[in-house]
Amino acid sequence: MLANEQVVDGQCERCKSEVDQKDLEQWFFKITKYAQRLLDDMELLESWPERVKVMQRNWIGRSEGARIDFKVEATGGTLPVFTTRPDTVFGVTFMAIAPEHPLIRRLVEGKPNAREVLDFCARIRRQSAIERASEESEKEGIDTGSFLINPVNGDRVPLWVTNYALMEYGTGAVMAVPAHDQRDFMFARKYGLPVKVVICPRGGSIDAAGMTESFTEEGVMANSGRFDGTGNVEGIKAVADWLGKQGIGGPTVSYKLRDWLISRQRYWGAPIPVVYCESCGIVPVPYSDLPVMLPIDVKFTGRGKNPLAYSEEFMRASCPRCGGPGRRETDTMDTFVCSSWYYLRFISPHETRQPFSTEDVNRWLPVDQYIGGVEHAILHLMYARFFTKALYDIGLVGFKEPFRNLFTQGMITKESKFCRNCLTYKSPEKTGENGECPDCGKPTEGKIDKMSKSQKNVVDPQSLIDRFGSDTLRLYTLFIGPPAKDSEWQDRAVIGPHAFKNRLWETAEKNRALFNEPPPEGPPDLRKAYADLRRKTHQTLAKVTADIERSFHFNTAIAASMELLNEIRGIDPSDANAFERQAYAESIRILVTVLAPFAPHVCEEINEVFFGGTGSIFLGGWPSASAEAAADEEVVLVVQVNGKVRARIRVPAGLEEADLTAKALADPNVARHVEGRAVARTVFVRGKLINFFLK
RNA sequence: GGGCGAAUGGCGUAACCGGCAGACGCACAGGACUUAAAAUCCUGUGGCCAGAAAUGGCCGUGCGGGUUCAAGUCCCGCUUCGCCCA
Repeated sequence: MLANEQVVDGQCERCKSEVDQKDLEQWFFKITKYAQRLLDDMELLESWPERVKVMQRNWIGRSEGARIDFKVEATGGTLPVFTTRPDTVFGVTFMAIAPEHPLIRRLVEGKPNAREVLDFCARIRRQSAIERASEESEKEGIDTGSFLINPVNGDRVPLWVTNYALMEYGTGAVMAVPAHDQRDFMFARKYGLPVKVVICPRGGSIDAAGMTESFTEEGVMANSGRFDGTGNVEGIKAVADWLGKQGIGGPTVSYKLRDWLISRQRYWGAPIPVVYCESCGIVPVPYSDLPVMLPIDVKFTGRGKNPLAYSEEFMRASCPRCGGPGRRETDTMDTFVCSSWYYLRFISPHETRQPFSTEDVNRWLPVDQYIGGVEHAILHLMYARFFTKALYDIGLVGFKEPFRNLFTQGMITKESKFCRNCLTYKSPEKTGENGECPDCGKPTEGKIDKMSKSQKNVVDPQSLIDRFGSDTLRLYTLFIGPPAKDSEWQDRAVIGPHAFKNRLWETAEKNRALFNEPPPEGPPDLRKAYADLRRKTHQTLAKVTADIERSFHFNTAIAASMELLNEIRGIDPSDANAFERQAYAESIRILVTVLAPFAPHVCEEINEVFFGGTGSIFLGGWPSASAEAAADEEVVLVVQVNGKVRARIRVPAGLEEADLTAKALADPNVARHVEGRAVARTVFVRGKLINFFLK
């Protein structure tokens, strides 16, 4: 039993045995019933990345169109089809049906071509869906010999089995209009089927015989009875409505979303709580017996059925309804089922009589800030939304969406080495100086890719923790780049944040005597270096706070902290007065406090050992930045002449244009470039720039 | 084929509202300390040109156009890569 993605070219990706498709009886969740609500409630998702919403929208794949009931000539029954182009229904020249469609067997049974048709179906079913649906790939088909009647005009059209009709899409059968659909057109040309034009360009006409590709642009309906002359865009709705009135179909919304197949033939997963009874059939396990636990006495043989089937303890069950002998369902649930509601269970982990407490869950949830990788954009995040809605409908939770805000972090990537000769990935650490393969000595191909075991480019955090400690690991992973984007891991760069951490400790240790001095009295007296340090400290505090709260830009928060430490270490406080020592100590305190989230161990330790803190540093509160303390007294003004930077001058903050013009023109390099020419225009940007435009 | 996103030094990246491109870190080079090495510390580090030097000039954010006094940032057209969907 394989998942779709384990099938490559119709074969098992591991053992290369031929893969066959069989119809199985399995369990589904009816997520399709929630398709529209999953779309509509995206409004409630306050700050979800737009691309995640787009992915979900595409996945749900709502399309508006029409159902049209074709008549099956042989049986007198109907074959409904879904189309987004009801305006072309008069141009149907054949019908394409998916090889999985149950109607095929009934139609060909006992016919001379039965064997041939069914063999074809079996062969196509081994192709992948992508292969089959792609516009470029080869179209294949076989005539069933049966006919359908087009209900709008009575046309008798042949029914073909084709590889491009998908059972998962619409009803598993599509009306083929070669004149106005490229896939139908390619198919019709290949098998010599007729082409009937029913949409013409405005004021023009098309000769079916001379067409080299389908006509899919806008136009006017033709050969379409009462609709002749109608614009085809209006025609889509007009025909759909008319079909409804005639009782042969009508407007329909179709979704690409399929029901969620939850059955897995594996041990790990929640058991499906169902008992099969000889006389009562399928009976759900009663509430009082839940949850059904996985058995412990299992053997993993790797062959045959799910290991659960061999556990006597598990299999033996009496029918909850009649008490007679029964057997349990041996399929287990997709693990996505569990991840769809874990956040509810986390709120009440100790509940034994129910999965979670509605009261507690309603108090704490929905989750304010959810964080995960984009790889969960569709499956996990949509399943969890679906679960929440289903639970909302039965009154177990009081909210419709589980995660109010979503932040999707990027992946950590790293170089991987692939050896073309051995056809396997090699650990980059084991390849030679110039990337030679450790096994065959040939050069390997390097590529930056997401860390994965299969590409042998994962980094074990434990080995780094052993060498540098977890604070270093934490600092480095947060420093590596903005978390919303992918970032590349470089082993050698770990040393930077590590040295920073050590300098932080050393700085606190060296100045330990300063932290417990009583605050001096009288008017503050700070020399420039200390006044600058105080300003820098409050600027850093403001930046770190904003980076964390506003944008999750931990990398720049850490960079700003590094800058501050560099500045602190640039000052030697041995000759400082009491006020200066106070300011110096305060800078270190603030630095250690804002770094605590990024390097908790070392900061806790500094707080306790050097600051004399009695409780956790995290209980001391977050310092608040003083705008007054952070305000610049001096700014660097960029002086441009004709848009080119000619000088940078330090000026007191808040000066007006008139004062600054004189100062700027007095700069020797500026004067040189102005050189007696007249200033025609001046552009002034307060606190930043002045630009002289010469005549 | 469609949708979304990205592209900045040798490397990871920064520049928040259009206003000093390259903060912070790695790597590298020179120096200090050391018996030596590691560690640590100091200095330098986009390219080209002029100069003994201080310094000055020109070029530079994937490519080609545009808007603007001013573009990594905005607009139009491309290229390459990544993700998702076909």
